[in-house]
Amino acid sequence: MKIVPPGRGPVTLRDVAEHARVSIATASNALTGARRVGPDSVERVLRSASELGYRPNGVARSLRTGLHRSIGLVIPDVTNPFWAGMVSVIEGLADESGFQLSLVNTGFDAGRESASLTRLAGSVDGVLLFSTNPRATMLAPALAGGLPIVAVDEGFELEGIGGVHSDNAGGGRLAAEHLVDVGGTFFGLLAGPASLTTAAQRSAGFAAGLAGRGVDPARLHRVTAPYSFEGGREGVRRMLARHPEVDALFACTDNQAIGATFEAHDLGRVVPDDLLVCGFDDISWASRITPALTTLRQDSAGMARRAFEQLVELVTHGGAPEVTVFPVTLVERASTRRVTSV
Amino acid sequence: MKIVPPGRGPVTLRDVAEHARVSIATASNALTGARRVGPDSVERVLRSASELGYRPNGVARSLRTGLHRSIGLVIPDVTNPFWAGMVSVIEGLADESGFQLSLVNTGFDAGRESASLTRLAGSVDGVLLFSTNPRATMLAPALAGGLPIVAVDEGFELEGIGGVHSDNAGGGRLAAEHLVDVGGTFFGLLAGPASLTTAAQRSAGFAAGLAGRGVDPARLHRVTAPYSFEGGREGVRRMLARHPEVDALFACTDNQAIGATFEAHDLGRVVPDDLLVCGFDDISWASRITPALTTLRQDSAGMARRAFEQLVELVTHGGAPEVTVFPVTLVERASTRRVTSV
DNA sequence: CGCTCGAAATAAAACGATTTACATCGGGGC
DNA sequence: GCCCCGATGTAAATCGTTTTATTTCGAGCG
Repeated sequence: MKIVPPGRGPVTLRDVAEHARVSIATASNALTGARRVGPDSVERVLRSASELGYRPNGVARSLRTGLHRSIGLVIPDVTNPFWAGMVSVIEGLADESGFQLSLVNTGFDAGRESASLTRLAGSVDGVLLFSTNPRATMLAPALAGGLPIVAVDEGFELEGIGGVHSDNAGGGRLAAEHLVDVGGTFFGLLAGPASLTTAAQRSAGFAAGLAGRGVDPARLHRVTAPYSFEGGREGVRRMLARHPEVDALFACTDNQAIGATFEAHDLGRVVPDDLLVCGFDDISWASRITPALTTLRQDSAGMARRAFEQLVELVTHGGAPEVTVFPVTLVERASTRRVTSV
Repeated sequence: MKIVPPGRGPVTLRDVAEHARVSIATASNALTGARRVGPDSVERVLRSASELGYRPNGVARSLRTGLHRSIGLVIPDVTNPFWAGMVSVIEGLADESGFQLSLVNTGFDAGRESASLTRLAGSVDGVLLFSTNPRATMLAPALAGGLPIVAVDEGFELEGIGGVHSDNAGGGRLAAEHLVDVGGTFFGLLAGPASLTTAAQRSAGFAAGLAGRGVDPARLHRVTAPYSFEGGREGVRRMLARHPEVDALFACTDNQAIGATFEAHDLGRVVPDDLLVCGFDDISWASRITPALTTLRQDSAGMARRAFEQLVELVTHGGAPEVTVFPVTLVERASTRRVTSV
């Protein structure tokens, strides 16, 4: 089996056809199976193709068919383990289905987000959008003109856009109830940026959960911080400076919660004895730090899979956009387990 | 400014040309600047283009020119923060230069690695390869036939391949000298998989460093483990079970080192008092855990930038492959700071 | 005035596949 | 014997751009 044929330059379909002594059309049909072809011809074509080491030129195929077998992945930050995990899952699925993945890292920049959408429009069949700026993105679909988009987490305000997200409000409620149940009395909420729907929903759910347990709203203090480790550190510092009485903290993100835990430790607070901490996401580091972090687990793998399947469906068969909501589950760990149980 | 012209369907160069009352060739030249065009024509073409909302069809352009303005990124595991960081940097550079990024996550699978190379060959201008299976990949370049490849970290055994990597041996040596200097007496080496050059070089450098400080080779014990958190946990468990006298550990990766630190803690060993730990990479978590991890910092951003520039150079101007070696620096933290200094 | 030369514009040929429309051929059905 | 039909094959159009070769036209020069 020769890997590279003697003649240089890429082997084209024409070469295969000539070598098999059939027309280009027949060669194409034999290879793709688009039309019936005589068994002897198909045999000859197949052997010629493998003998010459033919690889179909995807660009030419795309130009003719209008399909790219490629999808775009627009994400705020690959460095964040929660998103990185989803990227990994999606990449695996894409590879299985023969799709290539075009990655765009927006760095939470609204401009890059919508710019990338219009750029991707020309080279991918569809986009998985992890938006962080739903409002700014609003005009992009118009520009993208019919580009299939499936949203993850954010962006459902856009007219007729489907996708997947977690039951953020429900998660916030669970967090509140849990923190009350394990003895929290003054509550701190480390909310994400106001523009993010996930943050807004988790925060609202948290407040609602406290209210449901009969907690005086005056006992809830809120601070806004970025979805990052450093955001958590800095946020909890502000929180405790202003409201030192807070003894139970809910952060909208594990990254924030972990940062908050470390900062609390540096400030001389013992978690969970002086401060109960609950996060959201269940990234792998949540169970590694000490004390291990209580958090709300999102089914990130399931969401990634569903989003991918939804996009493929949209690309191949079209159809109406639909929204799938995934439940979240409370994972109790040491960060909300008071000494009584030690 | 109308975003979408009345007639549906994508606006093509032909439409622009007709609207500007020039030929298609002139329109193309006016837009790309490939040939001189009269000032009045260029004016009309430009205005028509923007008026109609013309977006050049990249696929057609690629077919004609043979360029894709896209590069492939083949990486073992996006979930690993060290690589994720480099992905982030590279994505930023690619975006600046107008390149798209095709991401492939091999999951350390040799088959996927070489398969992805041949698949990418048709749709990208070049590949940044973070190989984990240099030997298995060896045939891929032949298949890929002239696909420009820049290697990162691994893969320099391949004939005539350029790229960037850290001074792994030097880093290993620094680690050894440091561990001796802070009082280590029996040494454990958490090596990576034997097939990885990085692991082999760091390990060899470490052994050489010990020898250079006059340490009896019998005092060095070696264990092989995957480049992951769990690999570190499991590796150090084996290590300490067999050689409980080990009081200084060098892990080839921060991930391993952090896993080892946690496992050591669970086994009742206090870091650094009972066990000195030194890692390699300086991922952001290294400075977050307690005790903060002493490690060898790789200039991952610099390497990413250099690799990208090298690839772009190779793609646009060709040239001979060259290898750039980046120095590593020792970052001393608590995990190798004995109580004396507390 | 004829002839060349250069600038500007254009018609047409790529690029490599898919797909449409048409040719060819043997075999039934009547 | 005639006609139609299904099964194969093939020539050619097509996708949207870049690029090459050709045309046009007026200016400059002998």
